[in-house]
Amino acid sequence: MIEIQLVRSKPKDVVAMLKVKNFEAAVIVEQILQVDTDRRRLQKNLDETLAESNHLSREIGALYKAGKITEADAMKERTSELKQKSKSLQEQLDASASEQDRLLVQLPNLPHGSVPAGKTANENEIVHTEGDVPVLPADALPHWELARKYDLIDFECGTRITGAGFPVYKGKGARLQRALIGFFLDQAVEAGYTEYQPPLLVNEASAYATGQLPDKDAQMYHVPLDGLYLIPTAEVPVTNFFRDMIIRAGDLPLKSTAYSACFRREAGSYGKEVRGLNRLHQFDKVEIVQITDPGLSYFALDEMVQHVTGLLRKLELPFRVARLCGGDMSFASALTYDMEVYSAAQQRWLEVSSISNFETFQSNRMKLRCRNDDGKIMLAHTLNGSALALPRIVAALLENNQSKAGIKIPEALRPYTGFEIIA
RNA sequence: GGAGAGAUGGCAGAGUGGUCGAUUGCGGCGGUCUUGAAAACCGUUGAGGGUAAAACCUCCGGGGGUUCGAAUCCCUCUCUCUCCGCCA
Repeated sequence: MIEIQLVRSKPKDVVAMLKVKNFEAAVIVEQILQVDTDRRRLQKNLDETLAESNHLSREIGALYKAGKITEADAMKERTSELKQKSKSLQEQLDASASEQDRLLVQLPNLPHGSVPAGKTANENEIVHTEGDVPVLPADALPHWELARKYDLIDFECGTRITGAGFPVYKGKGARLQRALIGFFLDQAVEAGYTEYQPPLLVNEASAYATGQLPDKDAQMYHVPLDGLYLIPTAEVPVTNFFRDMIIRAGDLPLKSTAYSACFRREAGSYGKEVRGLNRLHQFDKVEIVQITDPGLSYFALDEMVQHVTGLLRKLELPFRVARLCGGDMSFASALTYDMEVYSAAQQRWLEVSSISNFETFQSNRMKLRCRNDDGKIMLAHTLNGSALALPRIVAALLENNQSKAGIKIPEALRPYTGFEIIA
């Protein structure tokens, strides 16, 4: 949620910056300004009413003590008037405040100055490309066929017991999952992240704080009986660890990592985009999250990009880094880098990680603040990224490393898999 | 799932209807002393709204009620603890 102070002080800038995200904000901003003025007027009015009431109550108390009962009773009339008045004002104020909130949450986060204009992924800016794209023989197979050939993943079994998009990993396929999770977690811990194992279900307040609610509820699995949501990413529980906290600047940055299964309904997906491991309802991911001082978040973003770049390098996968254009960015992000791995058999780039700086957008909802050395309190910045999501990494490993002899496991992963080749 | 107890500032812990936004201790910060540190002593130290700054208002788990007035009384929800039951 954008800070109201910003909308109030620089409404024109807000509208202009949101244009980069192709969001037409003029009308909403105008409404917000109106409601904000209204709200403050009501607040002032209510405060004055309550102030008078408080004064009178004290006087009445003093009169009772002095035994002047008739005088005290006479004053009660005025206080009951004030009570009526403040009740009505309170109702109006509540309505006004929630209206302001309702409008404010509709505004996406402002994009960082470096975000390129654009509507679709085609306009993303490729900032780095690395590694050689392997040349595969004509009979190279896509990963879903390799998975069948080597008996690594049983898609049909998953479909039977749950539904499409819930694969069953088997044998060396299952072991490869476990190896990747262990490798990613170890790398993150080595880079200074604290490892967590979070709940896989969260309550409504948590989903709201990180921005999944109210606008993306159709993307989450919901357990209405208990009012819980299955997490679409570990970002949700992990960022919420710090909800409602004031953190000493000296303790920042807080670097957290967690492995979790992720659950996404992916309503509206179809076709070859969802073939095999390309898009699943349940998948595994290691997430990294940072809470930083507001002045240092872009430094942290670079550091996170470097971390993920290092992972891909160790896995010997050809990749590129894209700075997302305004139209391709998420609602909550101020700047996002996507990491894409080239899948040789599918001959296309697969997004394997998305690393974003949310600045104060999440922390404002969460009341996640920090106190600097002068004792001043301000909203912290939050960032997160995948490091990494497994399915497309597995897809790329299988496809890019296939040969007549089988599928070669990259050096860095062998201590985790215990085997060098899948044959 | 059943029975009972509880929820107060970063932490501990007073306060059971009237200047209580809250005694006190610890912790934090500043100072005195010291070559430096510790100890000791002195001072300071919750958050939000509002204002040019103040005044002022709100918050003692959440919501509602009683009262001129509630952290304090009543209702309700959530959570924690103890005992019983069940259990990976």
